[in-house]
Amino acid sequence: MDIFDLEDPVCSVPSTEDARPIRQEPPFLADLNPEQREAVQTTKGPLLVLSGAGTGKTRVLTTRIAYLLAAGLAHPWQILAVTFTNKASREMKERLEHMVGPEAFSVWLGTFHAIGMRILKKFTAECGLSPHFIVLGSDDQERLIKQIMQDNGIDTKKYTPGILLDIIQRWKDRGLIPTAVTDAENTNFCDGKALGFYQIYQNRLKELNAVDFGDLLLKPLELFKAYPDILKLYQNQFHYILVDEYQDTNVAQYMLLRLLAKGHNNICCVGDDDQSIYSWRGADVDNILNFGSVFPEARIIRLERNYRSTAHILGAASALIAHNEGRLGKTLKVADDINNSGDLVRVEGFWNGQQEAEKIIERIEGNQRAGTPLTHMAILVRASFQTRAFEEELIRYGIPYKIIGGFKFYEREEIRDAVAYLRLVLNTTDDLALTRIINKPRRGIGDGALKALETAAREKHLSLFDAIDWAELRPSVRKTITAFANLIRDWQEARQELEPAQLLERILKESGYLMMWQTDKSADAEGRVENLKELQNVLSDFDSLQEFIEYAALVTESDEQSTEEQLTVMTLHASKGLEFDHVYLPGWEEGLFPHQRALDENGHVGLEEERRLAYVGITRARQQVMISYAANRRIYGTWQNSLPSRFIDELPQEHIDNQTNRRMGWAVQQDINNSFSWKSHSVSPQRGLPFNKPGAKTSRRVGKRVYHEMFGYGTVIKEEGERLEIHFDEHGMKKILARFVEAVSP
DNA sequence: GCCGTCTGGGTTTTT
DNA sequence: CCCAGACGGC
Repeated sequence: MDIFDLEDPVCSVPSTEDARPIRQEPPFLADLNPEQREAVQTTKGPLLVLSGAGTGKTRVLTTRIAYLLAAGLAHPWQILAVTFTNKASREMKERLEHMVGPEAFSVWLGTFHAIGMRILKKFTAECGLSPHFIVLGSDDQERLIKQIMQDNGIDTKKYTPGILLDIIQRWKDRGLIPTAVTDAENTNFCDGKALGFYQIYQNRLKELNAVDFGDLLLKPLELFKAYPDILKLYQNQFHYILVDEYQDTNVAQYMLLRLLAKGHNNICCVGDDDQSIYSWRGADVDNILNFGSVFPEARIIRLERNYRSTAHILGAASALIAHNEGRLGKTLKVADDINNSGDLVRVEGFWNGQQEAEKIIERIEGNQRAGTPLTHMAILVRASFQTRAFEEELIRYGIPYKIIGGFKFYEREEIRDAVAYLRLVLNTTDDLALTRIINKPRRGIGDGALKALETAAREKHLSLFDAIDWAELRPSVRKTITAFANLIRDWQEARQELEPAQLLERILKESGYLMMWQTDKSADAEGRVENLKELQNVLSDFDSLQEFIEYAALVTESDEQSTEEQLTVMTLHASKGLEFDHVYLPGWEEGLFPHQRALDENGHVGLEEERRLAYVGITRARQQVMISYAANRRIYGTWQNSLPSRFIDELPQEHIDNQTNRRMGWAVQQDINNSFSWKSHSVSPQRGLPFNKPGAKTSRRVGKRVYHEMFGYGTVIKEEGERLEIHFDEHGMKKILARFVEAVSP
């Protein structure tokens, strides 16, 4: 939030003043290793710092900024430093403040989106917006898309709004406004209507005086295209540009950076191609892979000294990632001061997911008793459904835990609703806010009434709120709606004299919204009331409502950093950038990890991203890693059996300790390919059903009668790649790998 | 307009 | 299995 209240040097400071000579070497350089130091002191021209896991990338970035300031190479506001998460930018700001003092706050340091917002706010009119435009959250976006689809007679069950939203966002990620999308790039989604809907969506945003996250980057891009003189201002201002997590940038971000860097050409990007795990969100690894060709004069510095993990952990991780092609290549080395190669990476197979969870929690409890705090251990899963089994065990053992990766604070229903009330009070033309809460709590204003409002609004070109007076409404409905409108007006008046937090309190009370949850009997209602209280706390830090609304739109995480002693369970994706003494990596099975969908949809490229995810997981650990897999897993009610992940085969023997218990009925054996297979289950390939060729449209296996060693006879109902859904005569529906069953005559 | 029943679909999710 | 969203009866 703080970057918004700063005085904005663009247009006001003719920053031609430059470089005071450096006096003496600042003390903070002494702590760096030679490569880090080089990365900090190579200030001229484009620089790519390939920074492996645990090699001190954040330290390099912050020190570099401090160095630029201390050396007198730039004023704070001439430095632009971009990160991906609010957390990263907050941390960087704190560390920088620690090093250089309050000057830190004048550096342009923030997320891409916050920086985009800052530019947008400065040139609102040029971007085709009115002041106080809204930033849509993802739920707003989806509702809007859905509405557009329905208005155009699309069956939103057949074509889900989510997919269309995704398509549009991928276009935005690539810096494409609707007119820039060529027909060839249009998808066949909805008979090729996606592009048209994109245009309509943008029009609707404009009517609503709103932007979405993608627009926070797209609009500045368009602004710079249309107004070269404005671009010039920024180009002149930013003497130095620094980018964190460069492997995760999308094309729009790349284009923005490229434009801004044209002024002084001092751009320093820090990243690790091996940790690129967000391609499905539009991140483009090519940005980092092509850095050298885009900036031919670029220097590339590799940071390979790892200060985090033991030699075995690094050995296992490095060997695994070496299976990927198309890397820039870098080998992590144990930093000099760690001599001990540590424990081997433990690999263990279990009979089922429940046993896996039980054994892991047992170990964690043992570690805890031996003195490792829970906060230094983590369970990292591929898919969020996996957290469930662990949650049950953790409750059973009475171990405090937190699960990360659920809904973010500001994305929770009750928070979005409360914010919608505030938005509407701030600005009654915010139709999306109005439709969200007009019948929440239930006021008897349903679809019919809303339709009438919409009709009137469209005719008179008014907002829904202002259309109330014109809409054709039944008297009883008119009464309730008018009462609602009067409430809003009351709060608008109250806003003049109340602090934002007090205003929210009043709104929640008088609207009946708080009461709605207080009287709700469902299990999570209590938590929602708590969250609403927490929101009031957050709000008390703000002086103006406007400021808060902007903050809430860009910051999706809650700031609650509990220092409580608890175990973290989270997805691999969420773990990037973190580190723990002990890391548990369950669920390393074909189909789950690598995930079947990643393979089906993106083939080899998808597999490599999965492998990078595995690499991220292993490299989170300082001292111990345990990788596990289960032969059977209950997924959505049906039992599925699976093979150990190919990633396990890719781990080098000298770094792993396979603890799979051979005394259990299903002992593991090595087969010719040096891969594991389940002895009691394995069916020789020639007995298995034939595989469909990839891309084959129709299944040759659906409807066939099959035999399975455990479940007996059954019929194939559905085919998903290698996995068959089979209805067994005596055991019901199961999902089974094709190789475990044999075809029989009906 | 509300509320119950049914159906389908369920990777990952920095802003 | 478990949740969200659609649909139909009151």
